[in-house]
Amino acid sequence: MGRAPCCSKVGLHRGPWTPREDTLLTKYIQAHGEGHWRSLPKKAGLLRCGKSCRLRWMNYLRPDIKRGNITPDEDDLIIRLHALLGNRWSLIAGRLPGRTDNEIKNYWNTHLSKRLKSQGTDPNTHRKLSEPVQGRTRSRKKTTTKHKNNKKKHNSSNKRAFMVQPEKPKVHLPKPVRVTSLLSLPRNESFEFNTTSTTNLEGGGLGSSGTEDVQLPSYVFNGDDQNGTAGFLVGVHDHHDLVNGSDFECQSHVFTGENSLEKLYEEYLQILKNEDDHDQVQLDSFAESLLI
DNA sequence: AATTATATCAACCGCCCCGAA
DNA sequence: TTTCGGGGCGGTTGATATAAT
Repeated sequence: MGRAPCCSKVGLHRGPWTPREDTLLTKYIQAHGEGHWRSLPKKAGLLRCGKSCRLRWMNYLRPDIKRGNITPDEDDLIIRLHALLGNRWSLIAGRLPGRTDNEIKNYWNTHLSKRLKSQGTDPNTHRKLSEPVQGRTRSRKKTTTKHKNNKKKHNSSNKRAFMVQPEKPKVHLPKPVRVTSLLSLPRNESFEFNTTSTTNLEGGGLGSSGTEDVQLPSYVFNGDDQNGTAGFLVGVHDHHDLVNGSDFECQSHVFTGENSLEKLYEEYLQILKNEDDHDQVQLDSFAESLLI
């Protein structure tokens, strides 16, 4: 059965957006804000589907989109987050300010996945390809057919399968956290939640996107689980936006300054290492903490 | 220079979640 | 409680760019 399409696509433009359409959409959203995507095209004078408008805005026109190549730091973070979260691109994107889920997804599929394979690592399981895979069900079965009619049903049945594992309670994914609402905040203010605990990637000289100062949030670990290695890992801004704002107690360690990413990675490594020893328990608790 | 193969990524699709009626 | 619709997600496509022959 399925839902009716979001709009009758009759008479609507499709394909690449023209500069004029971009301008119309941008001006409308600047004046009226995001949302009401279905009615937006008509009001904005666009012959586009509402979903198309939303996608264009989210993935291309938003003022906080970070242009330029993915830096090695981001690169590494994506890999590690993918190991924890699987193909939940919006969640991963929520940890990479200025990056979109679509961009990360594309980057994964075109670069990282191949790189991992070339390094002898299964990009789905993040284990060595020679290792038997057991107990990890998050990776989905890849479709091999290119027939559209088949693939969609096939995919959709798999799509949620890894999210609802039989032996585990159902996890409802949170909406991804956009770092800020960009209409209300100028770009430079987007990540000023804690200027002393951010890492300036440019400072690392890692071939970033050029002129933009990109600051990643530092991360806060809650080391109060059994052996103090895993626990929570959330972006600082998430205390306001993701973790219900107020009653989130966790700052047992706050990494600040230039080494925060390195420390973060070390913790990740530790977590991944422990995964082998502790049958995924800590990893899952960590991953689920991101989903709260 | 022309052709073919491969890589990239913006855009689309269909499904699901969740809040409102 | 059920239905409906908006919004969001992940998978995939296809046009374009680039590299290789």
